[in-house]
Amino acid sequence: MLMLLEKRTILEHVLRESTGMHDVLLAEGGEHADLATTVAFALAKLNKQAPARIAQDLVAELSKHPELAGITIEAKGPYINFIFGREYVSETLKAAVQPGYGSLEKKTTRVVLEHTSANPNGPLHVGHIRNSIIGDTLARAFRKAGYRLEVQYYVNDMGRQIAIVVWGFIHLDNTQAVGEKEDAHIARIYIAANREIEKDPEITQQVNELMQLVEKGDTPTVKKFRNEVSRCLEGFEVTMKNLNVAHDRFVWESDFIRNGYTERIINRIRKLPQARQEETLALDLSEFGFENKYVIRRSDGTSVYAARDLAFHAWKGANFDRVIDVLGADHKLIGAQLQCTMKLLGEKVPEIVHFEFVSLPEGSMSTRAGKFISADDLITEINKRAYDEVTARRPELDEPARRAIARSVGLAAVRYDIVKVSPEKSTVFNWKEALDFERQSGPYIQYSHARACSILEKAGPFEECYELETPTEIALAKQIAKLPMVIERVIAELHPHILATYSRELADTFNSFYHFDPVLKSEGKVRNRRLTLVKAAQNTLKESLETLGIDAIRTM
RNA sequence: GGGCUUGUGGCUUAGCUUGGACAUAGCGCCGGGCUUCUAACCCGGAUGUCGGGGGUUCAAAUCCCCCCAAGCCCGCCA
Repeated sequence: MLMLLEKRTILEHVLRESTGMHDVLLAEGGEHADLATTVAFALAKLNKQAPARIAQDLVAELSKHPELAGITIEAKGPYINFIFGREYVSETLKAAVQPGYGSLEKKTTRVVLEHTSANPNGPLHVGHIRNSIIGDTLARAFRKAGYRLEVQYYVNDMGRQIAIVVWGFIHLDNTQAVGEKEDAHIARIYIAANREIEKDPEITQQVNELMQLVEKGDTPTVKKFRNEVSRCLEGFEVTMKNLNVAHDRFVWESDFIRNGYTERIINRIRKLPQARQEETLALDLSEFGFENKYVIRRSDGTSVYAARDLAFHAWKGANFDRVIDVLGADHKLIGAQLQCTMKLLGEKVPEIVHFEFVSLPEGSMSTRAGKFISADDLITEINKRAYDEVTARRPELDEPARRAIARSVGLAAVRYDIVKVSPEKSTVFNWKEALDFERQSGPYIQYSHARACSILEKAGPFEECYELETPTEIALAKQIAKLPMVIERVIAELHPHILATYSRELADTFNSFYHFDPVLKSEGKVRNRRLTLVKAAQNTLKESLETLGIDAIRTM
């Protein structure tokens, strides 16, 4: 299954043996080769010989090596190129036509992945869903890579924001408009309550009282908080379902007060040499480069968010082998403080994937100020566009069929538009790009897949043949061969955009093949081998799309 | 003020971990391709001081230092 990885390992081993170098500088060969090495440069320096000469000699030696049979080895100046032969291509095809291609071997490692975890004070907006889509794509990649995975949503149900919501529901007109979604309703009250607070700072005191009541466990107040948070989460779940995003478990922050975990972790922190107990309990992490003290408990004895978060992560660490959080860049400092403290406590240190902010052309988003584009609005708009597009292209289909395709196409556009950018890049939301269904979009990849499906459907039964000939055929097979390694890289680097780039390149290569090498019009063995290749490409596109959380629709 | 992240053709973007062969692609622009397997496509062309400066190296978008710009963070908020 891991053909490419296997070849690489063998090559590395042989190269080490024949050069005596530890680092044999093996890399992807780009357009020149499947793999290539620049080790001749390094040897040139040691041996005081011309690099090209060394490369030539090395190629002569390597070509005789029995383990490298079937690999074309050539020196191009100082570069040594390795081009894999027919066996590699046919093995790739055999693997790639199998269901589930790209999956790695099952592992016993239990992984917990937390993502989204937005405060329940208004609908998910285009910033939050960057978190959802990065997190959900990573989750799919982890499952594809064979890990045992649980996906969690951490519900912040005792924050100031939610106290403001509850205050609004008590003191303001709280009627829900007809057809108004729960999370949109909550945002409306939250925004209104914030306006009142600006006008009358006295209200802040009332909000503080609500927070204290919750911390004390006052039943009616706790119930009010839970009620509004639950309603907001209902709205979130609708949005996430529309994005093909799912969680296995919702974990409530306040549970970590009630079950005593927070108290327990505070008692352990108190014993750390870095603990400073004055009015507050805080950690002095300056020896690790953190300037400010890390407050764990307030002077009034109540816990802060950080304490609950530590309790939550200790619980995760006790139940899973790897703990991964997907968090916005605004959490970088507190994330690092959390990691540092977990280490001091001897607990499992969470791995954190940070993504930079999404802003609007007019500036940063704010739920409080009502300045945001909700994910629901984006989905509605994109589905409308997709439906018009499908109707224009496929007028013969009935409405439900067109609606179904439009939904999948819209979803593909949203997810791909967000996942294609590397997480550490801050972005500005752009309607034009979000609504683009052309190249470098999700629908573009879906389209390639649909074309492949169409060919296979028209072809009917055929005998599989794994021997390819033309350059476009071989180029496509070699692209197909990379999927398992791409999955592995996504997991190793926690960078889902690698899969997005790969999938687009695979679609490019398929479209090129589609253009140059006729399939159905060819005959005999050529037809069979091209159909086999189309089947492998279709399956690889399908597995890639589904790992991206995009529907691999058969027609569009 | 300090810290983290980013800066690649007009716009968006890959590559940076592990330095190496003409810097990846898309949008837009110019030109071409549907009696042919779905043109949401394909082919060709123009467009780059890889933010700026210094350094290391046979070789720097990639490593090191300085500077500039943008985003984020620096609360007994969450």
